[in-house]
Amino acid sequence: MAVLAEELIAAFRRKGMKITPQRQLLCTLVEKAHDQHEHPTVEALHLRAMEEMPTISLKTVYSTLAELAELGMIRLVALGTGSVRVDPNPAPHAHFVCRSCGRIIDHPLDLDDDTESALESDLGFVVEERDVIYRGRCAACRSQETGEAVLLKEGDVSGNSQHR
Amino acid sequence: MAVLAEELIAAFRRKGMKITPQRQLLCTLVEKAHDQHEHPTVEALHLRAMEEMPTISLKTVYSTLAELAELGMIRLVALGTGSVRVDPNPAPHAHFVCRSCGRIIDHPLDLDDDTESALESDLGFVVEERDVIYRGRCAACRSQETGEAVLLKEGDVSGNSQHR
DNA sequence: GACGTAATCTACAATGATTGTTAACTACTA
DNA sequence: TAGTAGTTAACAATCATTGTAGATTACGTC
Repeated sequence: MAVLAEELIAAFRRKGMKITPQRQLLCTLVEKAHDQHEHPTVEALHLRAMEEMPTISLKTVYSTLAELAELGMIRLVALGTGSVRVDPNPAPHAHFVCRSCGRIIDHPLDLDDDTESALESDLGFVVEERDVIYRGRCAACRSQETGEAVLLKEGDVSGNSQHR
Repeated sequence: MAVLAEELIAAFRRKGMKITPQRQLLCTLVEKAHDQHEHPTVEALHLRAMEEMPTISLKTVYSTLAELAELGMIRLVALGTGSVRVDPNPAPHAHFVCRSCGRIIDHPLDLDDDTESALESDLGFVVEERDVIYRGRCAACRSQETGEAVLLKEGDVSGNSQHR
């Protein structure tokens, strides 16, 4: 079996949690998502899981992913797409989200450390986690932009984006 | 009437939208939130609005705030606190969110422009909006170490009780 | 200043994502 | 192999938010 899935299962075992067939299956699905650089929704993973195990419930998928997130093996990120996304890569990174097609791309995180230092020294805040999300349009969607704009009512889009 | 509220109303008028008593009221409430550096939930603003206009519906508040956001006068930000927050300041800035008490603090945004340049040149993405959220613990909550919510000013629900 | 129309209003229902509950089941240890 | 803690699936409930429809209202036009 593959490497990442084994690590996830080992994390369960390390915490004394039981290695159920559902957890094993989800660990392999998380690994596949990782390999494909995907950020599937919980619902999407549930559908994939049901291909192998038709009776697995959505609730179990939610629970298991929440457990993996608590173990620090994945991240559950809210990217404004309506539902939480499973991010199989727990290392810090930024996300670009295309407003048109919903595509999500990881990107290295280049936050200025001064910001966090200032938060800690000036305000006493301890930063434990960062979410950096860029929203915009990917190349494919921008090339179709003119065609789509015709379909949109005037003023619908022009007013709600923040230009710089 | 105060300055910011007038600007918000002017923005409605500029778009040919009608100046209803509900919109006027909400504009003044947004101004107050701005003056207090608050990030109230829609629900919280609805409660405040009902103090002046008991029959105003939550739906109207949602709609009006969505309109103000489309006009670029406010931002509706999802900070992972369970519901959308009204950010009366549309200029780019980062948010610090305390995991314990839910307090939200604005902070200047120090993103490295190289990241966005790389996104645009390497991948063809055009960044239109950024969300930068720091999660952690504020000084008050860290000193308590109980993990429970602390009292917030004004006794409303704009900042607390949004645990997951 | 009144009118007509488009826009908005409220009340209510519906949605969609997520979480809680409970009884049945299962993996693991002894 | 049995006991038991922990997990599962079905179902209900919750929460924030959005959709619908008929009643009401603001505002440009006359």
